[in-house]
Amino acid sequence: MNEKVQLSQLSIPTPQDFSFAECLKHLMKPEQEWLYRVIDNSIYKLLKMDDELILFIIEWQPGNIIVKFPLTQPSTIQVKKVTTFISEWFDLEKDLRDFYELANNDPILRPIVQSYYGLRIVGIPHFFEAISWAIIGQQINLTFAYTLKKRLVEKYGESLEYEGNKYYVFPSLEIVASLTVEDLKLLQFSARKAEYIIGIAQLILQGKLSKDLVLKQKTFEQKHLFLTSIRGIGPWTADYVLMKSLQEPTAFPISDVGLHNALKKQLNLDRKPTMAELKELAMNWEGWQAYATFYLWRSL
DNA sequence: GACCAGGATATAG
DNA sequence: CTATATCATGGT
Repeated sequence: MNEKVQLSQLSIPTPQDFSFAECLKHLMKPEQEWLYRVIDNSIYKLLKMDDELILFIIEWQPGNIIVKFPLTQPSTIQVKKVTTFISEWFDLEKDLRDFYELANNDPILRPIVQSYYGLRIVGIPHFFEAISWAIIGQQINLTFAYTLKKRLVEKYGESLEYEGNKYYVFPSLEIVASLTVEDLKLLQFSARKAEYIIGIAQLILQGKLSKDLVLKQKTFEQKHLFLTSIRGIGPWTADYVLMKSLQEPTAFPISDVGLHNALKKQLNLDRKPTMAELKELAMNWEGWQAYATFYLWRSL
C-alpha cells in the first residue's frame, strides 16, 4: 500500500530563487481559468499523453515540487513528460541571477523584483494552446478573452471529473482543425480569429508548424520571423508565444498594452509611454526583456 | 454612448 | 511604404 503511494509521487528539485507562493498567486489571478485549478496551495492539472488523460497534483515542500497522481499509475514516459511540462511551466531551468543583478540596478525594476522575488515566468508549455490563447487575447480585454477560452475549452476539450470538480484539457488539434468559422462564431469569436486558430491547428497537423520547427531556427530573430510568417501571428503574438511557450528570455512584446500601463504606473505618467521611451527603457533589460515584462505585468 | 481592450490583416493611397 | 477600416463585445 505504501509502496504504491511512493511510486505515484514525483519530486522535482527547484532552484534557489524560486517562489512557489509567487507562482501560485499568478495562477490564482484569473477567475475563469479551466485548464488547471488551485485548491489549498495545490495545483490540479489534467494532461493528455499517449491518448490517456492524466490528472496530477502539484504541491511544494521547500526545495522541491511534489507531484502526485491520484487516479493513475503513470508510466516512466509519462512521468518524464510531466516533469518536462512542470519544468517549462515554471521555467525551472532558468538561472535568474543575472536578471536580478540587472534589475537591482534598474530604478523601475528594482522595487518590483523585490516585491515578487522568486516569481518565474509562468508559461504555457502546450504550444497550440499558447498560440490560441495569444490570438484569443488580441485586442480584447482579458475578461472577455477568458470567457472565449472557457467556451472553447468547455465545448471542445476533453474532461474528467475528480472529487466533484471537472478538469479539462485544451481542445485537440484534430478537433479544432475540423471546425468551421461558424462553429467558433457561435462562441462569439470574431470570424478572423476563428480563421486564424483553425488555420494554425491545420498547419500544425500538416507538420508545417511546431515547437521543434521554431526551436530549429538559429537565432531569436529567425524564430520571430518564422512565427510572424504565419497568418494570425503578428509581432506581439510571436513574442508572447516565444516568452510563454519557448522560455525565450529576450522575447519582448513591446506593443503590449499591459506593459504600457505598468510603465505608466511605475513612472507616474499621465499618459502611456511612447515607443521611443519604451525602447530607451528596454535597453537596460537587454537579455531579460521577457522577465522585465512579466514582472511589470505582475505589478499591475 | 464613446472609447479602449494582452493586435493583425486587408486594402487603399 | 504608411494610413486606415475592420473585427466582436465587455468594461469603464
